[in-house]
Amino acid sequence: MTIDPPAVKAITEQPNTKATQPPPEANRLLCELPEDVKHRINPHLELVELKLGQVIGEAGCKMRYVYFPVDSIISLLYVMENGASAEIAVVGNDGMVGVALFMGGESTTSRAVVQSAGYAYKLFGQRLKDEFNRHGALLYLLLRYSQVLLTQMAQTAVCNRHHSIEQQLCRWLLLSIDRLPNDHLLMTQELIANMLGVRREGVTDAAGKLQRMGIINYSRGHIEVVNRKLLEDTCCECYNVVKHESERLMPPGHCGKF
Amino acid sequence: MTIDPPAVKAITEQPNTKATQPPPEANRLLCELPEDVKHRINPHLELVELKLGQVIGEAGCKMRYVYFPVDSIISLLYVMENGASAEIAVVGNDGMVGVALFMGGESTTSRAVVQSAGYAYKLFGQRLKDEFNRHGALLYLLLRYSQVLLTQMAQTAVCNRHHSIEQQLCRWLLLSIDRLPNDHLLMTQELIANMLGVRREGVTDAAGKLQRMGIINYSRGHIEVVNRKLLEDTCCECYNVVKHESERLMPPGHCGKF
DNA sequence: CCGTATATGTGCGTTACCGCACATAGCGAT
DNA sequence: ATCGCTATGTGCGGTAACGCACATATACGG
Repeated sequence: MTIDPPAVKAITEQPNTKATQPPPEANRLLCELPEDVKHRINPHLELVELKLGQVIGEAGCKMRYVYFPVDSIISLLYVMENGASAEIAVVGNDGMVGVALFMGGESTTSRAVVQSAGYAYKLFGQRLKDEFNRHGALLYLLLRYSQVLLTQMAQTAVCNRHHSIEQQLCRWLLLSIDRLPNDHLLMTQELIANMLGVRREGVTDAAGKLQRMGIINYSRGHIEVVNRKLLEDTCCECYNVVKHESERLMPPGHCGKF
Repeated sequence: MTIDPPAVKAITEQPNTKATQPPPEANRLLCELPEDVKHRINPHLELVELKLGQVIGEAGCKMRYVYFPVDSIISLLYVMENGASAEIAVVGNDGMVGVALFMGGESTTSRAVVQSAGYAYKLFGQRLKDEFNRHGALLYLLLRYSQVLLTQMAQTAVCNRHHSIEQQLCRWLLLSIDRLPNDHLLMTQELIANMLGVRREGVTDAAGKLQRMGIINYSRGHIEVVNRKLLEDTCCECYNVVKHESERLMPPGHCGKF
C-alpha cells in the first residue's frame, strides 16, 4: 500500500552508448510526425536509459524534460498524504510523459515512475513547446494523445470503483505487455500492489488464481503471460474500452496528419 | 447502482426567453477570453435551459455542440455494459463540455448528463474548432482547462480506490456547491449513488451521518450544506487537490492571457 | 382528503478486501 | 553449503460495502 522512498531515486539517466540504438520511430508519437517536424525535433532527442523505480517527474515539480518511451514503461502515480498510492495511467512507446508542459501547467499532481526499465527519448521541455507553438502536426498529434490519456484515466476511475483485484490485475497485465516487446515482465507483486493501490496479499491471491487458470506463470519478480486470450476473457471491459479508443484516436499512419 | 434509461432523454433544450439573461461571462472560460475572441464567438452562443437528467452527450456519439454551463452542472458519467455507472468528472461554470471536439476525437467514452438543472451557453462544434484553429487565446485557455479536467479525473480514480463513501460524498458535495449559486442542491440520494457508483443505501448511511454531524440538512431530494467548514474537514484530500490545481491552472484574470 | 408514487430508513446475511502476523521458498553473496 | 535478503504463501479477525427485502415517510395529483 505504501511506497518506500525509492533507494534508486538518485539514479540519473545514462546516455545510451550501444551501437544499435533504436530509432526515434520506435515511439509511436515520434514515428507519426511528418518529416519536417522530425528534422527539427530529432537532433535534440537524447536516448536515455531508465532504471526501474526511477522518478522522472515529481508531483508539483516543474518538468524540465519530456520523455518518449521506447521500450520502457512509465507509470503515472498519485501518492496520497499518508503514503498510499494509486496508478492513474501508464505510458509506453505509445505515448509520452509530460503533457502538462504543452497544456500549460508545467507540472501535474502525480508522480512519473519507471515501471519497466528500458530506454526513452528525452527532449528538453522548451523544445517541445517551441514546436508545439508552431501549431502544426505536433500540436494535433499531442492533442489526440491527450485524449487517449484522458480516456485511460477515466477508465482507471471506473475500474477502481467497480472491479475486483483479479480483474484489475488482468487489465494491468494487458496494458503492460502491450507496451513491452514480449509477454514477460519484471515486476514483484509488491510493486503491482502499489500501482493498483491494494494490498500485496491481494495481488498474491489474484496472481495465484491466474496461475492456476494457466493464464500466467510467475516467480520472484518475473511474470510471464502464457495465455493472452484467456487473460483478455478474464479481464473487465476496461481494457478493451481503452484499447479501442486508443486505436480510434491514433490509427497507424494517420494520427500525424490533420 | 444502475441507471434506468432516463425518461427525460428526449427533452430538447429550450431557448431562454427570459428578460434577464446571464451574460456569457457567467462562464469562467467565456469570461477569460480576450475581446477579439469574444467578438467572434459570442454572436454564435445560444443560451439554453438544461433539465435534470438530460443527456447532452452520449458515449461514442459525435458531439455537435459544446456547452459552457452558467448555473447548471454537467456530470461526465461512464456507464458500464451491465448498466452500473461512475462519475468521472463534473463540469460547471468553471469549464465546458465537449473537449473531445478540439482534442480531435469528436466523441468520448463517457456520457454527459445534467446533474443540476440550469442554463448553459451552447456553441456549434465547428465554430469552436474554427476559433481553436486560429491558435490564439482560446487554444491556450482550453488546454489549461483540459489539464484541470485531467487532474479531476485522476483524483476521482484515487478517491474511488482509497476513500470511504462518506468521504466521497463530502467531495461530491463540495464540487457541487462550488458550481452552484448557493449551498442548496436538488438531488436525490438515488442519483448521488449513481454518480458515485455505489448503493443508494450507502449514500443514505453517509448522508444520515453528515446530517447528525450538523454538516448538511436534507429531505426528499433537497440537500443543504449548513457547515461548509466542517464538510471540508470531513472530506478527504481529493477535493483540495483538485481545487488548488484548478486555481493554479486558471487564476482569475490570467488564464486567457498567454 | 385520499391514494399513489417516490424518497428515505433499516435490518440481515454475504463478500471482498484490509491489517497483521508469521511461514515458506528462491536467489545471491561470502 | 550456508546465511541472509527478498518474494511469495497463508491464516485470522475485522470492516466497509454489497444485495435484498421491506418499512416508513413525504409530496403530489385527482
